[in-house]
Amino acid sequence: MENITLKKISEVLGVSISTVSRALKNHPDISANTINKVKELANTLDYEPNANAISLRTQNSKVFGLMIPSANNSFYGSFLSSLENESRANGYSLMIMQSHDNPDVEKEILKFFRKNRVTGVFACLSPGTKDFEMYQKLSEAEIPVVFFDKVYEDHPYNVCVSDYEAAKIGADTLINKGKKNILAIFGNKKVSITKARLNAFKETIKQYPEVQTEIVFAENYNQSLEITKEFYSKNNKPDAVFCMSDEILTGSIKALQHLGINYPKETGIISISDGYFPKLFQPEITYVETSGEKLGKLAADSMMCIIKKEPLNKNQMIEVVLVEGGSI
Amino acid sequence: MENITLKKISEVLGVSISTVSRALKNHPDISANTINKVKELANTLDYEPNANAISLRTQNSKVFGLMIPSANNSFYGSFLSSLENESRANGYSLMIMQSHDNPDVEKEILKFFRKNRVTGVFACLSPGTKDFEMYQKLSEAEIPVVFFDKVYEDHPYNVCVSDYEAAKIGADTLINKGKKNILAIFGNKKVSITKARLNAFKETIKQYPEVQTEIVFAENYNQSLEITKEFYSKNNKPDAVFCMSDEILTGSIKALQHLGINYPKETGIISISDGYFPKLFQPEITYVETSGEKLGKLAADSMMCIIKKEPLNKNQMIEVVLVEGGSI
DNA sequence: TTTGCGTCCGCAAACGTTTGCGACAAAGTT
DNA sequence: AACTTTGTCGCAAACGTTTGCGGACGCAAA
Repeated sequence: MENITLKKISEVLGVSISTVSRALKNHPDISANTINKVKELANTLDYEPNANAISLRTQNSKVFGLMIPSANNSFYGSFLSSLENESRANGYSLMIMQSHDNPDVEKEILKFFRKNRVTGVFACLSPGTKDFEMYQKLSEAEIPVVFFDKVYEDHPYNVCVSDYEAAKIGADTLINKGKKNILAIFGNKKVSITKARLNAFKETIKQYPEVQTEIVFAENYNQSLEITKEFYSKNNKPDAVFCMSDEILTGSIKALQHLGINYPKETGIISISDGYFPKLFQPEITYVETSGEKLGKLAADSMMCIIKKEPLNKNQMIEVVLVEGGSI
Repeated sequence: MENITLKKISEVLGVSISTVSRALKNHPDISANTINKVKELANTLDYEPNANAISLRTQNSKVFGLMIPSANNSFYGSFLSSLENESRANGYSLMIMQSHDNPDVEKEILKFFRKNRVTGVFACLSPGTKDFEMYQKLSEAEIPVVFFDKVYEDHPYNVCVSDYEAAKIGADTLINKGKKNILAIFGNKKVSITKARLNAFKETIKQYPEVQTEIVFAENYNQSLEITKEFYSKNNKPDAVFCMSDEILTGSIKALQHLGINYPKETGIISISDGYFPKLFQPEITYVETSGEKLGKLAADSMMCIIKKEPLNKNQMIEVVLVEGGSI
């Protein structure tokens, strides 16, 4: 069966294409009688307007592009999930591509978004990206970009979790609980969230010279596991471990369990997380909550503001909150 | 800055639009000289063809629609991730919408895909869907549909994990290890994977009349947790628990940990999973692997076969394999 | 000189919409 | 009776491509 078009409907009814088009959107120029007839026929024929034709004609695609490192990740998964819900509620759909943290792929994706004339782009920077020319081209094409999570700090529209606050709360919590020998594990040094969290952690801890701290970096789950094993195999064991992310937390816990080190008795552990993983363990892990869901909603809201040309606070943050488990 | 079009390029070069169009695709009618000039200019002007216009003209959008219950889920996350990779490798992009297992939303989404004239649809059925009219309309519009995971059994193209095999292997494993009193927890009874796994489990266990089995259903993490607590608080404790999914596994483990019941010493535990969660625990959980990643690849391959009109085995399954942890 | 053929290119229609403008009749106003 | 107004509707251009067809030209063969 061929596709139903305005033309088909107009031929059946003996009216012009423009009349059909207007009738379907209740244009005041069209009589109630005609409107009814058109709508009825459109209904029985299951007419669906061709989105490509509309985009072409109106120069507005009603599609957002989302560039994400990987969808196979709990934080980005919840972000994406929430962003999709918000977008759909506003009549937009989502075109999703994964950069795998590869700047070359990133470039391809942005090209692709430009080619598809998306209405807006949500982007999370790859750690290695040095070349912002493509973003320049997007703005020349008047396609707004909202960065999320890993952001380009000079950019006008960024949304992220308050990384500074999160790490500060985490550090403060450990100190308030009397920890004196902290192992702090951070992720990839290049990305903005690591920088922010690391910075906050250092500044906070600096105020307590009596507290001994080891700061180390783990690129992934396995490295976190190994590092934790290493430090907890020493004589001078840490009395707490600070984990910057879920990936690091899960590696770290695995190491503790493997060594048979009991928390909270023998060591404390705290994490920055969206809360899914911390609740999986028993006792539950105390964590500073950074919600991918909230971030998705914020990103969508920001985008809608930009599109509607409403005023908007730049560099928006979502607030952060301590959730007590039993791990300290 | 306005968008660059074929027309602009043609005006600058003093040739016709069709010549530019052909030059850019190395059409033999165009001289090498002209081709070079056109390509050079297109390059410096950063020309990107308008995908909407192409779709409209060629009636081929190079976009797949993916309908998924939720992206915020480890199995679907890895499926989606893998599907996106495969699709992009084949020159297709992905439009993603979440049904939240709601048949009404499902209907809206399929309408939307039709409106956008996607080239193909990947669909995972909601448990409550009774009305397959929309799928009928898609096929009338000659839009191929590949069902995945939760499939419509009468449909020609389905890909899923071999649920029957998975549950059978799980049951066999427990029995081979000498378990005699098994608690088996399953998910929502309505969905196809539950039916298949349940069926396989029952048939397998039936062959061993000496084995005592309790089959129960849990809709979510919390119910799984409560049910496990309940059974392991009795006098006649199970000596193994069979978990149909990650959600059930994590709930169940939490309960065991909470009760201080040690595995594998005091009870065994096995799960069907993609392997991410089982490795988080110590000892690692023995599981039957059902890979969302492989399923994504299979779904993409099937779709490509359909589009290219190549022969294709209907109702494809991905094989399933036991991964030994230390939980039995 | 005519015919034929190959090379290179342009014309114009088509894909399915939206929308400014004008047409035309009926109704209302002087 | 001659006008303005109002209510309905159609014409045609435009969005940016792709593609069948035909035209102009040069050159070799008849």
